Formats: sequence, structure tokens, C-alpha cells
Amino acid sequence: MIRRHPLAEQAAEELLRRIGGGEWALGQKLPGETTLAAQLGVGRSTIREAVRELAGRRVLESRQGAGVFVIAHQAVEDWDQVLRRADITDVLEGRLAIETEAARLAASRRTQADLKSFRHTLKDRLDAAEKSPDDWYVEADLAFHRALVTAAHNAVLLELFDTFVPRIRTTMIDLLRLDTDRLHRQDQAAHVAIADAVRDSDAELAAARSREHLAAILAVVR
Amino acid sequence: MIRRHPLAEQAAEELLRRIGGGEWALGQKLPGETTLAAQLGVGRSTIREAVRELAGRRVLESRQGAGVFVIAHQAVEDWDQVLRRADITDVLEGRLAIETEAARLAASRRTQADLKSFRHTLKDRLDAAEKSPDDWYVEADLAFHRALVTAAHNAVLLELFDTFVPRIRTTMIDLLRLDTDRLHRQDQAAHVAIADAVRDSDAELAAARSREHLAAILAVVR
DNA sequence: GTTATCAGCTTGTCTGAGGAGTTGATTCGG
DNA sequence: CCGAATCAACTCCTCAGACAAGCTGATAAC
Repeated sequence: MIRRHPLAEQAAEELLRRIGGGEWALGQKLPGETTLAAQLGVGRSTIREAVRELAGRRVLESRQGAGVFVIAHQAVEDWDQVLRRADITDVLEGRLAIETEAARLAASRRTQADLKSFRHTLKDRLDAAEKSPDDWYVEADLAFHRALVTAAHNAVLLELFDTFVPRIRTTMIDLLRLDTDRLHRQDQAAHVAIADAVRDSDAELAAARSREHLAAILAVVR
Repeated sequence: MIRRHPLAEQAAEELLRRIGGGEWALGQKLPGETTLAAQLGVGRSTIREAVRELAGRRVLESRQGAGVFVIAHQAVEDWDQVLRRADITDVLEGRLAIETEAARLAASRRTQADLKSFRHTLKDRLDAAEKSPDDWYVEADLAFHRALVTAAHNAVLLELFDTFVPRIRTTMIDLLRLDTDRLHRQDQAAHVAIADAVRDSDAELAAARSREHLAAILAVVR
């Protein structure tokens, strides 16, 4: 038998499986360390580490003197992982939802600092499009989009965008490998157009232009 | 009443602080367990539990014989917690972004099963609006909205919606306490209207009606 | 120059001991 | 009979020591 995972991790997975299977109700106490150790055939410290791991994942909570309690039936969604596994089209549609709404809000909330940030990131993006390697260009592109979402002044939308970024980044780089220069330069105009609509406080136009731009990317992938 | 954190938790927080502070680069090895234990003035098993906790939070990774390595500079975003702390207006704007896009997509992707689900949840919602306590009504309302997002057939949007639900649920219940019956009955028409637009495959109308409905809720909060 | 070996590191696991906190039954006072 | 104080048994928490298992880089052998 090959053991690629340490015992403590295996024990954690076993416990998580049982918890998910409803063996213990929410808020209920698990058997004691010694009992669990005997049940799984491992030492006490191994069980303790397994419990610690699940505590880190916000599934268990241990209270000295009282016991170990279930506080969630499954691990919190690890969004990085969810996004890594999701279809890229689903991810891009999610991005489209977030960013078009952000563009709409930004049109009515953008500050002078936001507009300055647009000018900055747009210039960087243009420079990068002309003479930088793919990954730099993608970074510059994402910087502008992040500035746009920032201008919406909505913490939740910004956190969502940041969560999406890692997956989007790798996708964009992959896309550029295939389609060498079609996206690069003519895209700059689309980005400027979005920024202009936000500057002019035209919410509908900003949203429409964002949608159009992101739909174009989506079309390439599909 | 002050809650005394166990040493292992304190050690984990200290390590997380140092990692976030950039003391060790991504992928770099931490000092050995014995070294860390001496540094923090605790036993080796305490350090091990701290490392295990951070491993559960996907910040550290330990490889037998090699060492403990940094795989992220901060803990993954716990979205439940982010949403709990965020302004409710920000949360509702996020929901609006997700759901209007979902309505738009649903209009072109809805299946017969989705339409059946609409009829079901709308009926439940009507019943609950007439004669059920607040929390049941909220549950019925959310069930319809979830059916709508499900009909978009996009796993990311559905996960996002589910992430938002806990926070939205408590907010809705709070709202109903204040504003006893103004929202209840007249809202049913708005929900039916959304479902009809999706049934008729009118993407723009479905999105517009969703936006209008959710903006109304947002207006109450603001 | 390439491969084999191995000493010295690392983490993994178990055990025993004692400390600290919680809980529920028991006892005591009214 | 009821409420409060007591306390024993249970729980998790921490430490120390021992040994196993795995990795790494230096050294030796070819």
C-alpha cells in the first residue's frame, strides 16, 4: 500500500467525509481524541493535527475542556479552486456580469483620482501592447480593468474581480499564444471608449461598451 | 470576557503575520520545526499544529524530509466572512450584477425543466407570502431566485449566488420586520414578469426586469 | 564526467505525563 | 422542595523524548 498522504491528512479527509455524510449534526460534539484515535487506528497527536487542519478550514472548532464541535458541514468554498476547475466560458461570463455592472456604477461614482488612474493604466497598456512580452501586456490590461472596477467603489465587486484575476490571467496568456496580434492593438480603442463613457458619466454606454468588449473575448474562446 | 487562544492558534497567527509581511518568499522554505519552536518559545508539537492549521488554509505545505513551504502569502478569501462584513448595499449590488446577467443568459438557455421549476417556486412563493412567517417567505423567495440563476446554466454564477445567499437571507428577514407588507404581495407580479420574459426567451426584458426588481430592494436599504 | 553512497538534515508518528478548562452530578443551606 | 456551592470526571492543551521515513547535498567510486 502506497501512502502518498501523511496519516494526519488522511484522517482529516476521513473526518471531513463523515461530517459531510451527516454523521454529526451541526454544533454537535465529536468523540474525544483518544476515542477517535482508536477508531482510526492512529495516535492521538495525529488526530489532533487532523482536527487542527479542519479547524483551519473552518469546519471544526475545539474548545478546551469541552470537546471538538462541528461548525460547518463542508469546507468553505475555496474560490481559487472553484474557478480553476470551472469552464472558462462560465468564468468569463461571471467576469462579464461583474465588470459591466462595475462600469455602470463607476459612471456615477468615479472620482478625479479614478480618471487619472484610467489615463495611467491606458497609457501603460498601449506601451505594453506595442513592445512588451505577452505576460506584461496581460498585466497592463488587467490593471486597467481593475482600475475600472475600483472606480465603482464597491468592495464586494472589487474582491470578486480580484478573485477572478488569477484564472483570467492564465487564460489571456494562453489566448495570446494562439491569436498573435488580432486582439492587441485594435482593442486599445475599445478600452479608451469604456473609459470615456465612464468619464462622461454615461452609465448605459459604459455598461454596453464593457459588455461588448468582454463578449468579444468570450466569442474567441467559444 | 476575554477568550484565551490556545498557543497553537497564536503561533499560527504569528506565522501568518510574518508570511503576509513578506518574511519568506513564495515557495520558500520556513525554518525547521525545532528552530521555530525555539524562536516562539513553544514546543515542537505546538508548532506542528500551527503549521497544520495554515496548511488547512492553503498557506503552507509541508513535505516530509524537505521542509515547510509557503504556497500563498495570505489565507484564501473566506467569502462568507467577507460578505458578512461588507456593506449591505455593496452586497446587494453584487447580487444585482450576478442575477441580471443570469436572467439574460437564462432567457436563451432555459430548459423545460427550468420553466417547471419557475412555476413550482412561484406558487410556493405566493402561498408563503399569504400565510407563512417571514423566514419561510424569504426561503420561498430565494428558492425562486435560485431557480432563475440555475436556469442560466453557469456553474460560476450559481456558486456566486449561493455564496451570497446567507447574507441576503438575514437582510431580507430584517427588512420584512421594518416594512411589514409593502413588499410582499405586489412583488409577486414582478417575479412572474421575470419568469415570463425568460420563458419567452427575451433576454433584454428578463435582464431589465431583474434589474428593476433588485434595484427596488436596494432602494429600500439605502 | 557520471553514478552510487551516505551522513545529516527535515518532517511524520507515537507515547506518556501533567496542566487547564468544562460539565454535570452531588451535596449543602435555605 | 429549590437554588447554590462543591467537586470529580471528563475534555482539550502543551511539552518532551524517541524513533521512523524521506529528502538533499557532499563525497567517494567508477
